[in-house]
Parts: sequence; structure tokens; C-alpha cells
Amino acid sequence: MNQPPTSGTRERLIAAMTDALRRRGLHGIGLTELLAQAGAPKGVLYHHFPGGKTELAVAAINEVVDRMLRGLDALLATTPDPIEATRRWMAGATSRLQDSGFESGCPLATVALESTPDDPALRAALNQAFVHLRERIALALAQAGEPSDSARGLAALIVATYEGGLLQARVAQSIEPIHQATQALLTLLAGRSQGATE
Amino acid sequence: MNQPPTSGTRERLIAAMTDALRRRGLHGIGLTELLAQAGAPKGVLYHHFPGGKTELAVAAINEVVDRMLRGLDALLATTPDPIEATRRWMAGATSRLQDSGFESGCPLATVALESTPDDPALRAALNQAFVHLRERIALALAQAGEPSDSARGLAALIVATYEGGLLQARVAQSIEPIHQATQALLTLLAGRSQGATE
DNA sequence: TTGACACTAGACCGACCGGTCTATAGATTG
DNA sequence: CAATCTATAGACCGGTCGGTCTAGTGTCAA
Repeated sequence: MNQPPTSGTRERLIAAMTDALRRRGLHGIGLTELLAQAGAPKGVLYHHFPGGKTELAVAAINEVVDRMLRGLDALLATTPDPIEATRRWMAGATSRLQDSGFESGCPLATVALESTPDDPALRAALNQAFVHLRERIALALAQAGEPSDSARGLAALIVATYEGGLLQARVAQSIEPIHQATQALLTLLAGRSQGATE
Repeated sequence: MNQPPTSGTRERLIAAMTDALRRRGLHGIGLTELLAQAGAPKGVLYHHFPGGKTELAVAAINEVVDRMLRGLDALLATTPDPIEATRRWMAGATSRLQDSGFESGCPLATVALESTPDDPALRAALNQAFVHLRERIALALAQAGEPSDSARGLAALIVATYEGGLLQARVAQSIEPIHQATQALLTLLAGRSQGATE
């Protein structure tokens, strides 16, 4: 009633772009290939996204972040312990990478490294994405009793381990690097609780 | 006497490619722009690198890794304490990113995420790059008394923090994320020494 | 029935892509 | 000098790039 369900074309475009960003990045896919995957002709892209490829990428990024944040909320609702939640979050990312034959990673990372200053909208969307991600994680840590300064630091470290681990696992075609990095991080986090509480 | 110094054209091509990989990735730069930056015409590229753009990228990657490993050796020679060495390594990367206006990051990361299975030479070069990096760091940790298993894990974590931190700092246009992640990592590492030695 | 509007459809465009080709300059060697 | 080889030089190529444009098609309201 609010809006006529828009037939799903727009959603298919966003899904195709998200998948492309995961596998190849923004420069790595052509419009023709993207539209073929979405089963849509050229005109339809510029109808829904007058700003073209970049605007579609921004929409895909925003949709991805919404989904990641909802996923984090759900995870933290059932797993309030931050260490266990981190373990599960990394395990999920790892198995998704592995299931795709080490081709489908984080849809934010590649375009984040490809982006240049002359795409300010893209940059802004990506920055907001990581800001929200870090804030959500820091919030969970704070709720578990972490002082807010170190909660922010740990959140940045967890996100870095996520992205850096996926990157290493991708080129290694093996989950070993991300698994090792995750284990090392979790060991450090766990060891801390019985260390000097300063 | 061994070889006539080859006039430096090959080196200029590699330098231009390395800079391009740092700033934009492999798909992000065109041959024309790259050659203009190197001050060389097309023919010269295919003379020195018959395999074209990809072969040049592989050469650039290998040269970069050599330099990084030599840099690590030098750093570890003067700074045998792994924690302090890690701090300095991250600080160097951070200030290089900042000095370039947050444009020039790690020359391995972007192309690592862009790479696909149909460029096996590129993939192999990238994987070897990260393998060597992790091995060198793990060796330093082992020399400081770390058991080899956890040394490998910590090495993967340090590299992940490096790449993931640079990524977040790049889109944030601020050193804060990588600085926070680094501080959190160093705090965890430092805190561990006085914790349970199991 | 008519007009308005959202959407679909794809032909078409100039620019640029990576790569090939031929020509030539310069140094080395007989 | 001639021959040879490395390196430089850039015109040229077909293909693909992102993007524009015009022509429908279906739906709904008046």
C-alpha cells in the first residue's frame, strides 16, 4: 500500500552489485556483466540509480551495512559474552569465504581500498559503514564492562582482524591465516581476564 | 660488467606500478597513465615485461616484498623486542599513509582483494608475499622465546592488524582507527607477559 | 479513451582499455 | 662498415568501458 512492491528489479541490481563487490571490487566488474547477472537491461539501472554505477555501489554498501548490523545485533542478543561473540563472528565470515571457494569476501574491503578522493559519496558511505561497525562492537564491549576507551580500541582491532584475516585467507586459498589470527586474538583476550586487572 | 645498467627504464616502470598499486590497485590504473608516469612509451613495457600489465604487477609485488623483508630485518636488528618492533612497524606504516594524504597504502592489499583465480601468477606472488611476511615475524617472535605455534598465530594477527588498520584509516581519512587497533594489540601483548604463564 | 507515470528494453556513443606491430636509434662485435 | 641485438618510440587495433537516448509497455486515475 505504501509503495507498489517495485517488482524487485532494484533489489536484484543491489544484490548483483553486492556479489560483485565481494568477489571483484568496483573496478573489477563491468556494467554489462553486472546487468546480465541481474537480468536487467541498461535503462533500468539509470532509472533506479541516476548516478549510475557509483550510486548503485553506495546503495549496495548501505544495504550491506544494515544487514551486518542486524546480524551483529542478533548475534549479541544470543551471545552477550564478547569473546564468544567475536569467535562466532569470525567463524561465520571464515566459513562464508571457504564456501565460496575463497572468492567471496567482505563487500566493503575491496572498494574501500579502490576508492579515491574523487568519489566522495562512496568514501563517505564506506567510512560510515566502518564507524557504525566499530561503534556497535564497542557498545557490546562496554556493556560487558569494558571501559569505553579500550572498548573503542578493541573494536578497531577486531574489525582489523576481520578484514586483514579475510585478505590473507583469500590469497592463501586457505582458512589457516584467518583462523590463526582469530585464535591469537581470542587467546590474548581470554588471557587478559586473569592477568593483572590494573 | 655483468649487465649494462639497463638505463633504469625497467626500474621506473616497477616504481610507477608500485605507486599505482598503493593508491588505486591494479584495475584502477590504465596503461597509458602508468606509462606517462614512468615516462616511457608502450613498446618499452612489452619489451621488459612480455606478459604485459600482469607481469609488471608481479615484478612490482616481488620487489616490494623484498624491500619489506629487508626493512623488517633492519628493524629487528636494532629492535629485538617484538612488542617494540611491532609498535615501530605500525607507526611507520601509519605515518606513510598520513604523509600521502591517506592515499598510499599497502601495495599488496588492494590487488590481493582484486585478484581472481584466472590470474594464478598474481595470486601465487601475493600468497608468497604474505607467507614470507608472516614467517619473518614469527621467526622474530620465536627468537624472543615464543612457542612456534603461538608465534605463527601472533604473526598472522599482526599482519591482519596492519592491513585491516590501514584499510580503516584510509576510508576514515584519519590515523585514529589504525592507531586504536595498534594500541589495543600492544596493550594485549604487553599485558600478557605478567599474566598467567601457563 | 486518454494522459500521466513508473518501469522495461536495448541500440547506440565516444572514450579508453590492454595489447600488437613496425620502425628506428644506439651500442657491441665481426 | 656491416651485422646484430637491446631498447626506445608511438601509431594502430578490436573490444569493452560507463553512460545516453529513444521507444515501448503496463497500470492507474480522470
